[in-house]
Amino acid sequence: MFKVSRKSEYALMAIQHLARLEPDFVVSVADLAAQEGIPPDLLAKVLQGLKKAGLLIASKGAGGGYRLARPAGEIRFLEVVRPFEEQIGVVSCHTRVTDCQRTDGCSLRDPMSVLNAYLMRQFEQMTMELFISPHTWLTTGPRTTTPAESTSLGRRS
Amino acid sequence: MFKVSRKSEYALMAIQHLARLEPDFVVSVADLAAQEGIPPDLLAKVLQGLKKAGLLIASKGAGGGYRLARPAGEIRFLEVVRPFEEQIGVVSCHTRVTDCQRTDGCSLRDPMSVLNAYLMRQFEQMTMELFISPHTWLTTGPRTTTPAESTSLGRRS
DNA sequence: GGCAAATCGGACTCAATCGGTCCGGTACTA
DNA sequence: TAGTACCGGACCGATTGAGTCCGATTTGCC
Repeated sequence: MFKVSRKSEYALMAIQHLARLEPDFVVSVADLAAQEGIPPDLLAKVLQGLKKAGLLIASKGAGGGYRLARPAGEIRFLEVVRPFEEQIGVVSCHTRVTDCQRTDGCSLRDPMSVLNAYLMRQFEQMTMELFISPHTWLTTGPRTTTPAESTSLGRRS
Repeated sequence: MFKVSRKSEYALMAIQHLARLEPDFVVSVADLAAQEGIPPDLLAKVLQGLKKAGLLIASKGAGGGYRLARPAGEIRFLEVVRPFEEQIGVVSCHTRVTDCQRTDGCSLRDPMSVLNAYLMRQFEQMTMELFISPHTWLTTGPRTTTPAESTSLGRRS
């Protein structure tokens, strides 16, 4: 349980990578894949999904690539992961009603929905700031700003 | 993400069912499977797993079956689920070190371990009482005792 | 204008996992 | 002693997931 798909992991890595660059830097799929050690074709699919979700902005053509649509502090963990997780819920009752064809209603639904709601509440507040400065999280709460480190590669758009 | 395996669902249903009986009632696999609408052979495997985990006590032979090893309030959610979830963790770094063969260490490990620890802390305190009286949970916290309802079938051992 | 760089998006394969079944063996009780 | 019920391994089919391939389209640059 809990495990996210590999695509979600790649998505988190990509957002983390882009967040560490200056805001208007653009990175191509090939570059990002090489630096993070991710299969390029697969990463391409992931970034497309993130773009559709409104988290990334793509520039096509030569010199193009991806950049963050907004700062990491305004991107929620669930937003990054949701495009690649078909069902976000503890038990099959919630996501696929057809699975639970018990006449009187599944006896797990009520307690599980309580649990689900509790977990979601936790995740709602969690932004990608955790992935930039993990050690200060939980104690200080979500930080408002991050000093952008311009270490990795990238081109200014 | 979050989703537990079908076996885990069956395990939760079984514990829930047994918890609603009086403590010394014994229910056979066939009876429990029929009442909960679970494939008997599969439920048999699940109950074996729960017994190995020390949550159930089995009596073999005629008139035998399963009963809880201790009251529901002393059974944690993670105990019920763990035998059927090979990996309990958000990202593959934690459970299978071999998966993450990045030289400099996966950049997700640190933030994810923070997240993992946080989630585990929440689950540690959660007992199966939630599945007996879900609505009072979270507001009142884990209850200490439950009035056992002797509605379902079962034999006194 | 033409070429190269780069995103787009569908189709496809391969392997692993999961849900479920089957069956022989063993222990216990009436 | 016979029937009941747990024990446990082998097996199978469907689904899902990771990853690949390839063509189409858009855009920047010489």
